Amino acid sequence: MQISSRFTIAIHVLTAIDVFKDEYKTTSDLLASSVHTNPVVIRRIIQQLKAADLIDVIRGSGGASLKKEPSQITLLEIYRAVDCVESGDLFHFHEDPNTQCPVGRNIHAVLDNKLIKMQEAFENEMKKTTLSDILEETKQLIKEEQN
Amino acid sequence: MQISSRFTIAIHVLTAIDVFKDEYKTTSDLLASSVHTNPVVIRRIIQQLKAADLIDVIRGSGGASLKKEPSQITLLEIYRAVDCVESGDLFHFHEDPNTQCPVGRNIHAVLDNKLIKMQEAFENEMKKTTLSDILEETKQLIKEEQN
DNA sequence: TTTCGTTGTAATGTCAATGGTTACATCTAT
DNA sequence: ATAGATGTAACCATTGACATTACAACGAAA
Repeated sequence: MQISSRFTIAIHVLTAIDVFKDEYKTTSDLLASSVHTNPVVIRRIIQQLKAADLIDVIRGSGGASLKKEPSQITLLEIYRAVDCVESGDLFHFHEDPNTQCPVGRNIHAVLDNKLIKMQEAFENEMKKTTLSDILEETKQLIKEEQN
Repeated sequence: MQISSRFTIAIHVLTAIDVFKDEYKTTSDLLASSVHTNPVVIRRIIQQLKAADLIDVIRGSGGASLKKEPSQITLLEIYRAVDCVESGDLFHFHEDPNTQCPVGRNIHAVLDNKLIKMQEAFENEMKKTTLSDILEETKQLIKEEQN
């Protein structure tokens, strides 16, 4: 299984919101066209980003804008916002191993620590990159295109 | 989405194979009972572990055994063996962003490096734990139960 | 105050993966 | 031969992802 594309779409959307902020009204239609998907898919994701307090969305007249400094938005926050992993647990532990069995009744205790560590390593790496890193590089590439 | 329980089941199975090696013939029935699932589910997983050269499975008379030293089997190898993530990519990138859009045509290049790093952080952490770590701790817990 | 463009959200559909189950051919040791 | 295994195909139910249609609610501007 892979981590849902909601995550990369959310990053794309936040990037586009910032890059286009002075040029266009960043509606779900515009964003959907950039991502190349359906506007409703975008609206669902911007609702999640709004619930996580990362953006404002203007009902009625339309458009979205960042609510925090890009340097204060880590990829981990975005990942958590779009809820790619149920209950926050990256690993799916098989339910109720046999407690009659010495291995069955102890494996959970042994594995839990390790699984948590792996998940933390992953999430810590996500903390290291912020939206402003993405924005800088993206804007740079766009600038280079113009030569 | 969560990483398939095949992963934790595989660890459980390998642990049980070693713990019970002198006591029982570790058939798919026995292992299924320890994991508390269907024997066919176990057989599918032991086939994957066999294909990855981690175990031998004896056709006919039955039973499985480790093919490598537990200290030489990392959780990463087990994870790869059971193929929880298609094509090895942990993240699902939304296909074909709009190339008419400056963000759409550049976001992939910007994100790819970051995603790879996050995946590597995760996989490196998996390399740090071996089956022998799991075995030691499990055997210790079993021993403690007997007091 | 009506109209228009937009958001918010429910309902529905398709697809793929997971995990469970039955069934059975095949193998091997006794 | 037979008994106990494995290897594997077939099928099913459930779930989540993503796409899509439809429409109510909203807000600004004509």
